[in-house]
Amino acid sequence: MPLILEVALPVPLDAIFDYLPHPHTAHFRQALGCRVQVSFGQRKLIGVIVGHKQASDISPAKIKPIEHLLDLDPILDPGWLAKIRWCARYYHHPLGDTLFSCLPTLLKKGEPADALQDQIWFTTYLGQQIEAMPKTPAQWRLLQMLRQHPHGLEVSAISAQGFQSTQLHKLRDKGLIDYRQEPKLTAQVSGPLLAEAELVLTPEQTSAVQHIQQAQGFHVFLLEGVTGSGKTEVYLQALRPVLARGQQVLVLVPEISLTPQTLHRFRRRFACSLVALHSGLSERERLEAWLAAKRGAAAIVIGTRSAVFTPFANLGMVIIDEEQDASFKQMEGLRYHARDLALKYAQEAQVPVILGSATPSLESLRHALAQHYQHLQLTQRPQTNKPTPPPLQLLDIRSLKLQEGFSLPLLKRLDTHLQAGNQVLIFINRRGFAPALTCYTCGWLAECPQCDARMTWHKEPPRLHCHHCDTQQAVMLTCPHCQSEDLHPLGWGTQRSEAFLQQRYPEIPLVRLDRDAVSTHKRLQTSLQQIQQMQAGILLGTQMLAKGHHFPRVTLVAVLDADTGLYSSDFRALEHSGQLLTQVAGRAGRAHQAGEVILQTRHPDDTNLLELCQHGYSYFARRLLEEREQLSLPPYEYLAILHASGKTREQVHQVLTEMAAHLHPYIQATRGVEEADSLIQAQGLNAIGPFPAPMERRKNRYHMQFWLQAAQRAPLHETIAASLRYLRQHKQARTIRYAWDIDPWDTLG
DNA sequence: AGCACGCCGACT
DNA sequence: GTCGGCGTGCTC
Ligand SMILES: [Zn+2]
Ligand SMILES: [Zn+2]
Repeated sequence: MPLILEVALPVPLDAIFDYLPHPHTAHFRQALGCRVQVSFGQRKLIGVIVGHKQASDISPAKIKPIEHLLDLDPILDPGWLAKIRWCARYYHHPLGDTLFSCLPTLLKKGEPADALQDQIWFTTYLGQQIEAMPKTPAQWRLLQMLRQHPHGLEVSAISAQGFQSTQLHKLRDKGLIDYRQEPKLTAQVSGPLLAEAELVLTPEQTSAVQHIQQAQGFHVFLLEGVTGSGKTEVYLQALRPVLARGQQVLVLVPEISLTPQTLHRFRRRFACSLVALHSGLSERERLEAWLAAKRGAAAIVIGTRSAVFTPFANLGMVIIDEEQDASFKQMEGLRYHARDLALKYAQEAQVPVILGSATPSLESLRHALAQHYQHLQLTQRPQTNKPTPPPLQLLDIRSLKLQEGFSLPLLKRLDTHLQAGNQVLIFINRRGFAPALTCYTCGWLAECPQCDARMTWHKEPPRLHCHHCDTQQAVMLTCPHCQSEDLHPLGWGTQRSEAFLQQRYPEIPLVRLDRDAVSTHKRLQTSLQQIQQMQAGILLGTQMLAKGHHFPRVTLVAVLDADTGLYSSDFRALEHSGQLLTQVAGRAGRAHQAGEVILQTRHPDDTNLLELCQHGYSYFARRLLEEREQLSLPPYEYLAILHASGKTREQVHQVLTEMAAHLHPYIQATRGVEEADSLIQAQGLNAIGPFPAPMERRKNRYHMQFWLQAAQRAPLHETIAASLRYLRQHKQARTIRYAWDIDPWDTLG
């Protein structure tokens, strides 16, 4: 009986490839989930066996045999494989490429899937009984030490005591001691699970913990609580019984909050093994963590977006902190959303999920309001924490003179807070010195030669820098257009405000936090420590200030320009802007002192801004939901965006236009047309475009978009699949790059 | 994606 | 003459 193996390969082709079993390996039935080396065209590739069948659809002459079987035991179990299959289908991404983008790099390269082993030395029966024997004093001391460790001792601990491996082997030759091999990371921790006492909870926290602990099977909780309301303590107490049952917990956190402090919070509480998957890990450490989770040796796995692909032996709960955070959505390649995948996986594993947020996404809020999720709200802050955040005050700067972006009333408030020995936090949404460089004589603006964008002016090092393609130029001294020397910065960036504030407050320490200032993790940690030690001080920065870190001495929060995002073409801009402003505002206030939040604006009458300031995020978000429903936008309807780019605008336009025409039968019955003779028509599918993307030219490529909007998932996915079938057989489509973004986070792509 | 093959322009 | 540009075809 001819048996054909189906192999997934790391190629962007929507196909699985058939191979014959290894000539000398009879164990092919167990090979599902094992890696193989195969010849593919002219190259050698590592693949994964994802299935088998009796016969192939292609000519037997073309089928090659597998060259090597790399794993004796599968590295992927059928459950994990099923998840990857679902993910590939949902995001319309090739299975092979999906599977490989989820694996640790060392496994992709074909390294053995073996955990690092420890030698554990222990005394034999003879070694325990023996009383005295002529041997060197060192060997005697070594034997005595091992006798005190009935479960054995790692070789690293033994050599740390100054013993040599020859001494170990001498004793072993005498039959007094022996060793066994064990993976380095183990779950076994002796003693009680709780390593520290649990904090006293507020009534709201208590109720939240009880609800979560009582959950049976798949159940989603939206834990909504302002900054400092104690969400983390709820996570910790909710997951304790899960660990006590011997199950594992997955904790997903935004990129910026995976800090030593966050990890410490978990490590300090539980005497159990915890692995953190962060960008600082070496490939070996990443593989060790992955394997530890897979064999159940990691009780808690904390990680960022990609940690959602960690395999678990016995998953018991999933926690997603700051579930609205942008970093959970991958924006290139496999454009997955870690929160959405985690929800899907938890449903499969029948385990509860906690979505935590101070500013929930409209997606999650909608599910909570529709009772799909259980809404748990924390409105009080525990006494030890800051008081409830102060209201947001709008400061109308239309008629005010600005000094480097600061109005006089704002500067006066800065003076007051700094004189009182407090810290102030200033939020500016642009890094660099100024977002543009302009000529006062002729109006020329420094633009990127490769993009439809202005060059950002940086002072240190002095350079013009495009934030979209990384092009850098020296700062010119004369205008290239009119030779005038009248060149000036336009707008304010963090470096410009830094210079201004240092000059205005020379005595007061200032820390700038943005991508340029904290390019490494170390520098960020140093800056944060500096802030902890300051009395009066100025914190200045971008988004980074809004997330994660706590600044206990800040009493004034100022937003230099609250208007970005109010009039953006992106339909999610308002939601994100409201979340960001609320998060920044949450940094204000000390333990026994209410804070102050000031937003400079040129639109003090803007309804959205007023609602956010007067009624808070919860109310604001509910209003946005109503708007989205009226406009049939997510989360009420589903959206997918096809991003395409090419060397010329015409190329891209032509291919997309032809594709749109081809999709016409799927779409023709757009809203309002009464021709319900097919499922698609009955369910309404809207096509928009093709049209030039915002910032059409990027890195010298022309970008266009094509949108599909639908009330139901099924027809949307059917049409996307049809579009890909069409593009794959289209000759000229090969000259352009294209990719669908399912459930896009923003419309820029 | 990668890699080969094939067909034209412009160089040591 | 050949080096190298990229259009086209293919990968079990
Ligand atoms: Zn000029
Ligand atoms: Zn650019």
